[in-house]
Amino acid sequence: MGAGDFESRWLAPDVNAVWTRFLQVTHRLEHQIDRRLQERHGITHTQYEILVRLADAEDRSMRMSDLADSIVTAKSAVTYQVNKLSELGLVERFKCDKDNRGVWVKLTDPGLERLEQAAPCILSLVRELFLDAINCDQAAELDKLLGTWSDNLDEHDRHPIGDGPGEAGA
Amino acid sequence: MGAGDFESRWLAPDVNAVWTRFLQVTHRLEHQIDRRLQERHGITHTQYEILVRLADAEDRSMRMSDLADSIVTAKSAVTYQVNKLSELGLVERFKCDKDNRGVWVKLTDPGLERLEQAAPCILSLVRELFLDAINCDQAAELDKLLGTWSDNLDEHDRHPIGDGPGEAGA
DNA sequence: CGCGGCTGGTTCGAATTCGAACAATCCTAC
DNA sequence: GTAGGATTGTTCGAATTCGAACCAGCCGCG
Repeated sequence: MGAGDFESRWLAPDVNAVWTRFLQVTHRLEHQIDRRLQERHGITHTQYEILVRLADAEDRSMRMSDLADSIVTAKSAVTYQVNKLSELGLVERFKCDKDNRGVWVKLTDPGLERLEQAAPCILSLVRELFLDAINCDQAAELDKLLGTWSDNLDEHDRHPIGDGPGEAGA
Repeated sequence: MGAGDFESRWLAPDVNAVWTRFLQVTHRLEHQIDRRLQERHGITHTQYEILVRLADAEDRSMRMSDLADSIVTAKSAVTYQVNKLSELGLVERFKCDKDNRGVWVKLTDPGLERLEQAAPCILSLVRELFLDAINCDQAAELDKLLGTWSDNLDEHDRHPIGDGPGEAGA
């Protein structure tokens, strides 16, 4: 087997290193945020994200599906978390809509308060760990990269099946 | 409240967008990989990662702790997954060591085979979604960024407590 | 030697996630 | 209008993760 064969089946060492490091860094970031959020504010990162998205949204409310898309989890997970947040009084559910099957979730005043209480803590962490590392040029570059990745993922979602070599190598 | 106040408590809109997009992209990537790995090869991403790290390691074996560090999960999760992989015959556990409490995990031949079977499929996905988006300059830039993030996280781990404004804003 | 502190792994229970199955509603085409 | 197909949310069970508690073996210091 030649080198070309190797690289078609595996990744070139340096590229591989980038990918591995990417996975590690993202996981570590998640863990740090999660841990701090739990310890200091008693909420999950997912819950926090839900509060953030709601606070940013028009009328402080969103539909379940949009919420699920926005935080990138299964719908069932959103149902679960919204129930919890609702029990805590941080969000409210509304059926009010032209679409009778839709459910709106709205951030309550206590919810916003809770968010404003937690946000500085975790934003400072995000700054410290993530944002301070990048200057303006890099930010632009990263933004461009994220855009391309995002487009790739969109594209991939549009072709649900059978791309790539599949079970190649068997 | 002035604008400065706003930015000290929240993030500037564009920076905030970068961070949000980062979270979304990483989650979506994870999901795609996970799903494809499950559908086509019946293993989790974590399991796959374990196999990869073992294959890369000296003598195709690693200690539990190092494995946990490498894939960035709790030790208990590694125990759980290694048990499963061991039941499948893809890895083996060895007590052999000067350190009697240590456990070595070794990739078996079937394990390697299984990995070589799954790898092309998911590497092509990684290429398609992640790597093809970046040219050489960007790769270098990304690598630098990852390095800085990684260092930040290391640094942060070294100072376990009380950094950042904590419950500021109360 | 022998006592504390540390490290490596496992076990346990709780929390969260996912996907598949389901029920209700909307929409489009005929 | 009405049947068929897509979309919205929920419920359920299974899998996975985490952290805390725990045991065992290592190490340094008296």
